[in-house]
Amino acid sequence: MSSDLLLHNISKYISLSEDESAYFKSKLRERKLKKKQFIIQENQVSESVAFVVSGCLRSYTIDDNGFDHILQFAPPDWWITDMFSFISQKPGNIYIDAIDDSNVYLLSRKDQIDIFEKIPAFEKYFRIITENSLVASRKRVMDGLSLTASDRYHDFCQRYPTLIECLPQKQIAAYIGVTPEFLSKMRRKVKK
Amino acid sequence: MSSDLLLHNISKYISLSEDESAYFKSKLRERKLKKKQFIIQENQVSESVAFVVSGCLRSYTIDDNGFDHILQFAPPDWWITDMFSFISQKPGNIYIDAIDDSNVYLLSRKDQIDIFEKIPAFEKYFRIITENSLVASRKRVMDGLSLTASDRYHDFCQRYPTLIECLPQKQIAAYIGVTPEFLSKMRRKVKK
DNA sequence: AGAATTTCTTAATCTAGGTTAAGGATTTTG
DNA sequence: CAAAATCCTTAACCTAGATTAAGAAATTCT
Repeated sequence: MSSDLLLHNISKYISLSEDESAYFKSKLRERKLKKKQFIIQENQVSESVAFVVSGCLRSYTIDDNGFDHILQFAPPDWWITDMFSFISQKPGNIYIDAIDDSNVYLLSRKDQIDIFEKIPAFEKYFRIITENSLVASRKRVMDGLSLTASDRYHDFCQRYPTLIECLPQKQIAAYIGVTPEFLSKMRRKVKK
Repeated sequence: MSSDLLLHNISKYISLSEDESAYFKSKLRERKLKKKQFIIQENQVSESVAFVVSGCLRSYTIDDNGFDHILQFAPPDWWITDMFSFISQKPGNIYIDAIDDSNVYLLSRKDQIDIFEKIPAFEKYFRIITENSLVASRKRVMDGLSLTASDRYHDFCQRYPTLIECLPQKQIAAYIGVTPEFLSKMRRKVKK
């Protein structure tokens, strides 16, 4: 497993010297995940943020009635963590697990902050990544307020054509905010 | 009007020399807003981000049926902008206006980036502000997926006790995602 | 202060989407 | 490969919250 994908991602926003990128790499921990394996569970502290190299992860909560609600899918080239827990280093309420066998790099909050101090360009990199995530998250809030379930489903299909193919419908339902039964009903209507 | 509130906010996260803070202040533009005055409208580019010193602003969209959906309230000590448009400098789809007579400082994206280069500590300040906004936005996504309207209303009352007092109910309804009629019904039930 | 506008409430009716239940299709596991 | 588990679909029925309409209360404007 190589860190090419991650370094390429970083190079879109900042440029690093050989030394800097070696130092950064020295802080990463490689981890292989089997399908359904967790990297974080409720009430744990998210020590690290994960960069997905292959496979796919998801973050979600489980409500009082036992239903999943999916906050994020992370296909390759994405970062994922329980942001609340990661930045506060307090216990969170989110689960993160692998949807398929996956490879990730983990970076601890402690090391991240250390890198911010040693290599200020990383402050910029993560500032930009976080800005982009905020835009995506706010769009999702607006979509939840202003779109019907059917609009949200079609929007999802357009934005994430790759995910549509590899995700069970259950999980798409848990992301757009409907029951699997209702998603099934919506899909039947489209066909006609 | 003084920039004390803003400098105090900044000092919670980073420390600045006299020169640095003078330079930063030189880039701010003061602006007084009358109630209902816009700083951004749909299809415009959000050149600036606004820091609220007094009063209160809101960001929202208007859907095809003419209904408002409120994304954010910004009481004093908060930043507000159309994040998508601000970071991409492309036209956005959000309105931002003053709920009460307000005073704000405006910082253009161009000047912000200039400051990031001259004073790297600001990269850290905005990275932290953006991280916190992302946590809040993701919590709101989860609440939309897993809570009932009534739970979202009570949550809002607890989190923003100050806003409850000065906002018309219409606007609280447009934030939590229900009609004003249904909010009225929920409030009646609570009394009994 | 009085007219005009906006906001809030109530109540009847409606609907998008949930719930329950059951059978069939797929996938996973031993 | 068969058994078990998970996933998907369908259909009948149910409910949280929307819609419509109309009057009362509060604000804003002249």
